[in-house]
Amino acid sequence: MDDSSGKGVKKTARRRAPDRVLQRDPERTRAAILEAATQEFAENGMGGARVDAIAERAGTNKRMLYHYFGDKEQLYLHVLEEAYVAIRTAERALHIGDRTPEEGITELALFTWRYFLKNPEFLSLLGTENLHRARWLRQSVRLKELHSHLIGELSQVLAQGKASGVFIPTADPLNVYLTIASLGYFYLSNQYTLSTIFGRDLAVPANLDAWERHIVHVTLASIKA
Amino acid sequence: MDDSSGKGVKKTARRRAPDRVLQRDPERTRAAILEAATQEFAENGMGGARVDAIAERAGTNKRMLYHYFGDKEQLYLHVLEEAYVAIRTAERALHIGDRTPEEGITELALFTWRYFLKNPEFLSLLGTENLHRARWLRQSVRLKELHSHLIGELSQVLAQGKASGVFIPTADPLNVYLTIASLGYFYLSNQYTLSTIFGRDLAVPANLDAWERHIVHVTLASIKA
DNA sequence: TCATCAGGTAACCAATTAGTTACAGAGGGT
DNA sequence: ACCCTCTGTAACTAATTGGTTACCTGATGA
Repeated sequence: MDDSSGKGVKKTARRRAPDRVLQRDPERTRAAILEAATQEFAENGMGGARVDAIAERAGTNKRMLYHYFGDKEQLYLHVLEEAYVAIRTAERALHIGDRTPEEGITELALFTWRYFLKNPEFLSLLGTENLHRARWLRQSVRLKELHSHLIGELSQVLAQGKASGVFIPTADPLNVYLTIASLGYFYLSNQYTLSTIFGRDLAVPANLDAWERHIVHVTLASIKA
Repeated sequence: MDDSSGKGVKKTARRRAPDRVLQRDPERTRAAILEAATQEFAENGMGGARVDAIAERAGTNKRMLYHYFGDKEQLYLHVLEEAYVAIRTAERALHIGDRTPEEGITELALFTWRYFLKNPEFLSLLGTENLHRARWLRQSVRLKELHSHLIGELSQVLAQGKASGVFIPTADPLNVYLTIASLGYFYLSNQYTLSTIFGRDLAVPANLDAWERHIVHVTLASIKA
């Protein structure tokens, strides 16, 4: 079971009537398992997720899960990889360098916050993977080749801002990226305990909007000359 | 099993020779279970933690765990409560209002960062509790009574800073607190995936020191007039 | 049409799991 | 010294778990 994903691709390459509904559809089954696994791992973590539960969520049985993905850990890794691929794909639509430096930073902050907001399972998977100290991420061959172009673009935006005197000379791309990610991640990933502790719902739209504006403000304030 | 903690207290109130080493020491056993549970839950989350593992880590057997804490969930809640009590206790030693407004904010930022750095299991427990949407925290009677005085003190510090024209009028205590916590929490809780993705060790002292300074800088920059 | 094989169901399995039961004995009070 | 209770060990239990085996059949190609 060294290339289960390759198998699925080969099957779909074969011709068949486009309007014919199959009783068997390996691609559909596989995708359903992957989607169900994403939810189950996101909700229960790696240790708490149950193979039976995933199979049931996917409307199939465990046998197919082992057939396509090998075992629980490989399935988890595949879910994690897909989550990273998804955000990298979304990042490619970003062009923060085509704006003024300030606008570029603002766009990055908004993109990151909104991506996190719209993909809570990504945050949850990050939490789980860090609980296990990036144990599976470090094994991923696939993700080794998958780089984010964002830090590079961010460097250019910051360089432009520094050249025009809008940003401070010490503004560092990694720090700016981590600052934005920190503000978005913490608020959303810890919203439940924070809402309980502070006795207010951090997830109501007004609070989310306010925090979005705050992220932009903090980020720009930290780098403006 | 509604007051297992009360039982332990009652036992220790009895007189006995202070230099006599007991074969049985309920207080010691109980504390060992609590410590072991903290580590096990912090490392594996609620779903992945194993009762047998906790008992073994504590150098006792499961029976004692159920004896003192009732069941796995009650033990977990107790661990969580103790974690919150610990940070609240540490906060009481803080007096951010006894300084200049800027110094007060700086002290809060440093305290929070250093506390998170020194108590990684607290971060991990927060992650786990949020994975389960504060399910147990919301049930805690004990934590309902335990308020943090920090937001109040922070309000006063900010008010002083505004009055003296050092801070902007829109500086909000909750936002300032969340900003500081965000920067500290994300960096530390996600250090494993971040270090893997960026190919550098975020946990080496030089990087930790740099991030500490960055937190102070970002926080102050976001509220300075 | 027939043969083959991958996709699929359902039963099975050994180990693990949270929790329970049976019993012993340390420690303290009378 | 005796008695009682709490603290503790170890065995037990029913259910669950990740994974495997046995067998069926839909889909496709010749």
